[in-house]
Parts: sequence; structure tokens; C-alpha cells
Amino acid sequence: MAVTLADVAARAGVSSATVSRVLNGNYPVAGSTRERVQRAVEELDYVVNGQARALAAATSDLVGVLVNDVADPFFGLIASALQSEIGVGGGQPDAGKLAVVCNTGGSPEAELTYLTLLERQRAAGVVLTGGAVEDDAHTAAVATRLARLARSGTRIVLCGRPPLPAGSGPEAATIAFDNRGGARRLTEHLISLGHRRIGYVTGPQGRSTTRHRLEGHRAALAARGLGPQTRAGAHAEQLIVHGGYDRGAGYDATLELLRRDDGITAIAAANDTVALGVCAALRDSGLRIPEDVSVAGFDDLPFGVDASPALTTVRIPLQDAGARAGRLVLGRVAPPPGGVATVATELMVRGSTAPPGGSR
Amino acid sequence: MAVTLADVAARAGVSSATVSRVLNGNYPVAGSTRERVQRAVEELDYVVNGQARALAAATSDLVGVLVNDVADPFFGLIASALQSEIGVGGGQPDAGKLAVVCNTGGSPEAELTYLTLLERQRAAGVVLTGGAVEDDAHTAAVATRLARLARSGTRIVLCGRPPLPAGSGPEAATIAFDNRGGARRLTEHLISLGHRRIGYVTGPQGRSTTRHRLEGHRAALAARGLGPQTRAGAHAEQLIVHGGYDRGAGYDATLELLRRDDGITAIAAANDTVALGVCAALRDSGLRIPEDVSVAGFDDLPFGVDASPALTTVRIPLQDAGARAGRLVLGRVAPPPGGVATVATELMVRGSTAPPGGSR
DNA sequence: GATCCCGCAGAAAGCGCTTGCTAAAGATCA
DNA sequence: TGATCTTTAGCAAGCGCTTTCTGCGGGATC
Repeated sequence: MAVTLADVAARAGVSSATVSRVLNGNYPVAGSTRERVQRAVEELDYVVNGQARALAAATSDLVGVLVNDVADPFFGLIASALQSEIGVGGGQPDAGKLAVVCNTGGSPEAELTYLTLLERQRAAGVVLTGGAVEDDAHTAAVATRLARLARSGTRIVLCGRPPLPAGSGPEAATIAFDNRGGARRLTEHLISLGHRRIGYVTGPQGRSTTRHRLEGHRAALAARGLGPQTRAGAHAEQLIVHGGYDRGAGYDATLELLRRDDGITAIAAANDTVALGVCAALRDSGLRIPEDVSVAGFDDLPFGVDASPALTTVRIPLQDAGARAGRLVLGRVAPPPGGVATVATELMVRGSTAPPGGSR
Repeated sequence: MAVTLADVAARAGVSSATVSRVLNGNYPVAGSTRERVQRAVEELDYVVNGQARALAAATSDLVGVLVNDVADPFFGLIASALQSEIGVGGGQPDAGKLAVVCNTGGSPEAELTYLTLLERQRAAGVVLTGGAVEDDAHTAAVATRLARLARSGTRIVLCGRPPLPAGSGPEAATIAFDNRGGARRLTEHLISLGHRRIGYVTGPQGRSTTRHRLEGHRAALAARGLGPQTRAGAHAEQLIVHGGYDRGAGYDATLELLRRDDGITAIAAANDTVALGVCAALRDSGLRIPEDVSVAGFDDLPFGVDASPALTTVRIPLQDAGARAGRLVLGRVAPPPGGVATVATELMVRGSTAPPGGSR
């Protein structure tokens, strides 16, 4: 059915070995022969069979990218930068690798299944992005899978996810985000504006990102003398509501927060999407932003500046991180010393936060 | 290095053929033998080599999904639904196919390159999503590639993209969006609110989606007696500004619109993202929404309801469409009669549109 | 003119799996 | 009891490519 190497060889009057060499350009072939072969390739519309090549050469041009939610621009931005770095148009000589974006939906089972699928394909590399599920059994299962992948030559990169526990086996270059530091600076910003009754809507439970951001929030409170032993600090603990990474979580959590303390003056959300939900709930409750309640997000996704007022948030250089992950997974750059690079996050102060001064 | 079928066979004391049959379950194997094999597989942590399997069986479990922009939730929603339909967790007996999300960035060259890459991988299916680049040469090139893919057994599905020109070769099941109808209803809504000076910000030029939506807008004007021969209609033509699908395009286009007519009372945008840019520009110009200017988007992406005021827009059932595309590309459902299914779009009236009545 | 080497092409051995065909048992039947 | 099915397992031939090794012709070397 399909055109094979042998067909091309026959047409060009050479052996299939020669055709292969012309195609790969890794062996001297006389100019005239090369031309003849190239002509035959074009005339027959020949396209190599990736599977056969991969099997014979024991290489693959698939790179797996696991994301928690493709529909979330957080991952979209990482994936897009990564893909353009390693794939088509990455300024690479060869046609590029194929990035397989796998949507786990945050499910541990799906994560494992995808890793198996990628192992089957003998993927050249695997990039795990975003927060990890914090469950010992699952972490161990992932580490096992990754170790096996690494042993068979697959390069592993973590992007926006904490490094694997030391000694757990596989070597994985890690690009970690400073979630803790960013969250801390954000809450410090709120405190220094004068807020004391600060609500916090977390991400989904059992996710590393959720934990780190919450830790940063608490660290800021403690550092400003609002530790849980103080009155205001204890109150702040009451104002932590567990949510998720979707807008509905922010909406519901906000109603809950208002129930717990209707004199709340600021709400920090786990990410920008959640923050939009927070804003919506506040507006629906007849509260103004930032006059009555300040709101802050995290990630600095593009839509944040279009909220009204524009969202104060913490910027993570997602595109840079994605591109870097791409270079790492191809082995085009050396892994950072120690295997872990932490990218800094930056506080972006915009209109959604202001000193408390509501007239309620 | 890696564990092979032969290793498992040796351990289980059977031939590799038997192991293969146990794994695929497509041939009778005695219970005791099966058990022995399964034990060996587990003990050795065996994972089949996808390439070898694909080569031998002439099948593949890769499905390519081409999108114009992964970071855009429009595509994210489609891809996510599609992937969960065909892949892990799709409720399928087998472990599922791997959806390869390829980000073309709207570039025709990248689109072709990805099609070649997928052809190399002998993909089981290819889904092209979103607006097509309208250029005869490119359309022909794509059709050629698709025809070749189809001939070698790859199933082709178009989702949110107009059907291929009839007789151009490949059979492709198409899920088209009623962009024209949606846009028309949207503009009719604006007109019936009383607007006459309506701006329109288009998507990128030369894209089918852009054209269809604009045609809908013009059709609405014409149907309401505001054809280009009328005074108001001619004016409306002046108020069409070409843009793109990003927020910046909306922002800039709005400033341009205000320059052309500072008495404009409504602006329809090519999509929701653009609409947010429009809102931002209006606010920065000191105009209120919807009192001074009504704004409408398209697509009904999740963040639209969080804009303030919530965005009037046209809903496209992206998730349904993506899931359906997934079923089609697997051949789990029959293609629609005629090969083309058009999904309806629905006008979602929210707070960002109101009768004109600004006090400027 | 004999020797050596270099540049280039082909033969062929796999890569790890699937599958058609064959064959050895045991089951069934007359 | 011999003949005929059924099961169930193995043999071996590929799938389409890469790559090692072998070999051939001719210019350089002495």
C-alpha cells in the first residue's frame, strides 16, 4: 500500500541502504546518487515510517508532556512554549519532535496510565508539569515509572513541580516555581496595605502547589507578627477555605468566607481563575473591589489584566519555564546544578488591591 | 536492555507467540498458560514496545489533534473533551489512544509539517480544529496530505472548521460550527436593542472563522435594512476593523474605532478574548459598559461570565463537539449524513449589552 | 607496476512484535 | 478402535527501517 524504502530504492536504482543514508545524511553518498534518490523520493511522495525507523534505530521522536488541565491557560502557556521549542519551528535542523500533550485532569491514575503509554512508545522524553499529587503511594508509583523510563533512556523533566524525593531513583531535571515565596510576598503586600482580616482560598487539597502557596501565605502572616498565636493570626486561620482551581471554587469559597466574617477586607486566591470566581461572588454580594474587599490571584494569566479592576497577582514566567523545559528534555542544555532550578516569581500589583477603607 | 517479549516467553516457558496472544487476548489460550504468562509479565515489569507492535500489526494508537493555539481555552476545551473521550479514562476497554495535541500557532507551514510528522507515525486519526487558513495553495496542500493519510487508513475529522472543498479527495467527517448564524443573531440582538453605530472587530485575516463571523454580522445588518446601500449600513462598514484573536487586537481596534466614530454605541468582537481587550480599551477611555458602549464576544469561554459586566456572547458547545470529534476519529460512531454536522450556536445575553442611552 | 587506502555502495542481520500456518494432543463420534 | 474434530501452542515469515561489515574500483604512493 504505502510507499516503502524499497520502492524508492528500486526507482532510484540503488539499494535501500543507500536511500536510508541519503535520508539521514549520516553517511557519505556521492552527489549524483543522492540526487537520484531525492528525485525518487519526491516522485513517489515517500514518507518514512516512523515506527519502523524507531524500532530499527531504537529512538523515538515523541516527547510526552503531562498536564493537569489542557483547558487551563496555565498549562497551555507552558505547553505552547515547550512545543515550539522542541517541535516544528523550534529552529531545529530536523523536522522536530512531536510533543504529546497528555491531559491527566489531575487524576493520579491517568498520570500513571499515560506514563505507561509513553513507556510503550519509548518516548524520547517526558515532562511533568504543574503541581504533584501529594500521596506517598502515588509518589512512589510515579518514581518507579520514571525510574524505568529513565533507565531506558527517556529524559525526564519536571516543570512547575517540586523535585522528586532525593534518592528515589530517577534523575530528573527540575524547574521549580517559587510558589511559597510568591504567595508570601503577596500576603505581605496585603498586610502592608493594612489588611488584617484576610481570607484565603486554596487550590485542590493534596496538591503540592496548593500546599506551597498556602505555606507562603502563612509565613507572611507569621513574619508580620500575625502568627496563629495572635488574635488576628488565629482569625486568619479561620479564613482559610479549601477550594480548587476552578472559578466555581472561588465563588463558593467566597460566599463561605463572607459567612464566616462579613467584615473581611481582602481575599487571596490560589490562582487567577479562582480569583475571578471570588470577584464574581463579591460583586453578587454587592461588594466593591477593591474599596470593600481587595482580591489577589496567582499566576498572572493573560486574562487577569482584563478583569475589572485588573487583578493583583503573582507572575510566573510560564513561557520561559516551558521553553527551558523543552531544551532540557532534548538535552540541548545541561541540567541546572543540583538538578533543580527555581524560577523566581514576581508580585504584580494592580487595581484589585488597595488599603481597606470600605464604608460598610 | 529493556525487557522483551522473548524474555517473558522464556520465563513463562512458552513461545513468544503465546505471550503476544495473552497480551492481546485475541486468540484462545489455556487458562493455566495465561496465568503463567501474566505472572511473568508482572515479575519482569514488561511493557510492550509500541513501535514494534505498530510495525508488525500496521496499526497505531496515536491520534493527532491540530490546534491553532493551545494556550487558548477555545482549543483547550475541545482538546480536553476529545482526549478524555479517546484516551485514558474514556471508558474504553483498551488503555486508550494517545492524543497528540499539535500547536500550529496558526501557521500554515507548521500545519503541513505536523501532518507530515503524523503521517510518519502512521497516526490512527487526525483531527483538525478551528478556523482554516483560506489560501488556495494551502488548502490544496492540506487536502493532498489528508488524502494521502486517508488512503493509508488514517481517519480524518474536522472540528470547528468548514468542510473540505467537495471532490478534493479525502473523506473527512466534519463538525462545523454555525459561526455565521451565531454572529448574525448576535448583531441582530444589538440592532434590536436599538444600536445603529456598531463596531466590529474581526479575527485574523484569511481565516475561515473570521470570514464566517463577519458575514453573519453583515447579514444581520442587511436583514434589518441596514445594508451597505443605506446610510447607517455604509457607516457600519466603516466600523469594521481587522484584528486578531488576542486581547491586544481588541484593545487596539477599539481605540481605532473610537477614533473613527466616538459616538459608537456597541462593539462586537471576533471572540471573547478580543472582547476583553475591547472592554479594557473602553474603560481606559473612560467609557462605561454597557451604559456608554455595549460589548459582545463569541465562543462563551468560561471567563466571559466573570468579566464585569458579564459578557454577552455566542455559545458554542465546544466540549460536546470535541467529544464527538473523538468518537468520530475512532470510528466509534458513524459519520453524519453527508459527512457534515453543523452544531448550533446559542446567543447568551448577559450584562455587557443594553440599549444605547449613553449620556456622553 | 605493485601496494595501499579511500570513498562509496550493497548484502544482510537484526529491532520486537504479530499472525498464518502447522502440528500435537485430547475429545468426540460412529 | 480408528477417524475426525477441537483446542492450544509453536514455527517462522515478515512489518520497514538502520547499520555493521564486506567489497569494489581507482587515485595516490613508492
